[in-house]
Amino acid sequence: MYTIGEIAQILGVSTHTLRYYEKESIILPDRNEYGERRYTDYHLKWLTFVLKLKETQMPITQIKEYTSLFKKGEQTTEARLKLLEDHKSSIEVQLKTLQETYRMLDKKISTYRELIRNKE
Amino acid sequence: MYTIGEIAQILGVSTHTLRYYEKESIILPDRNEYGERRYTDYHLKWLTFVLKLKETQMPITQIKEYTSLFKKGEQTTEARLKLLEDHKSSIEVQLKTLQETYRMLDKKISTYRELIRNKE
DNA sequence: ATATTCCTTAGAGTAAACTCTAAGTCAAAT
DNA sequence: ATTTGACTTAGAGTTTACTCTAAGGAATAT
Repeated sequence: MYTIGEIAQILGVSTHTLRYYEKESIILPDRNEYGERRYTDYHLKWLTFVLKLKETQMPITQIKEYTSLFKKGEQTTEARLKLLEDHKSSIEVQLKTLQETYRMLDKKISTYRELIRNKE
Repeated sequence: MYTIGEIAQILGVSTHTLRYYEKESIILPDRNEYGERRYTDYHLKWLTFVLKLKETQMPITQIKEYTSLFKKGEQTTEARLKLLEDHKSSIEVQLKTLQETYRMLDKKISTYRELIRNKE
C-alpha cells in the first residue's frame, strides 16, 4: 500500500498529475478510513504501463479509451487488441523518423566538428 | 519561388503555422512588391530541417535558439554543435523508450491474440 | 463585373496536459 | 501545544503550439 506522495515519487510524476489521471478515470486507487488514496502494487503496475504509453506519445484520450475497455472486461478484447496494434504502428513510424533524423544530425555534427578543427 | 500556400502544401503544414514560425523568427521569407511572402528553395530546405527537429520532439524554443545562433554566424559554431549533440542524445533516449515499449506491446499483443484464439 | 481564392495584419481563441490555489482535515515531530 | 507536512476537494490558471477571426487588398475565373 502506497500513499499518493509515495507513488508520485516512485514514478517521478507529481501528486497533481496522479489526481488528474484519476479525474480522467485512468486510475482509481482505493481509499482508507479517512478517504485518503491508497495505491496497491496493482495500481503501480497499471500506472507504469500508462506512463510507457504516454512516453511513446499516446494521447491521454486514447489511454482513457484503453482503460475504459479494460474495465468493461472480456468482450472488449478485440477492441483493445486493435488499439495496441495501432499504437505499435505509431511506434514504428516514430522509430523511422527518429532514425532518419539521427543520421542527419550525425552528418551535421561531423561537418561542425570539421569546421571547428579547421578554425583552430 | 513559392507562395505561403505552396510551401504549406509541400510541407503539410498550415499557412497559419508558417506565419507563426515567422513570428517566432524561425523563418524569414522574402517579400514581393505587394509585401507578400515568397519562399525560395533555401527557405524550403531550412523548414524541412526544422520540421525534422520538431517531429523528434525538439521544442520550438530550442529551434528558435538554433535559428538565432545560425543567424549570428561563425562565432556560434560551438554553441550550435552543442545544441545538436544534446538533441542527438535526446533522440537516443527516445529510441530506447520506443524500443522497450515496442517489445512490451509485442508481448501484450501476442497474449491478446492467444486469448481470442482460445475463445473462438 | 462580380465571385472566388488567394494574400496581408494584429490579436483573440483553442486543445492538451498538466499545475497550482484555496480552504480545510489529520497526524507525527519538537 | 503548535508547527510541519501530508492529505482532501473543486475549480482556476498556465504552457505550448498552434489555429482561427476580422477586416481588408489583389489577382484569376466565369
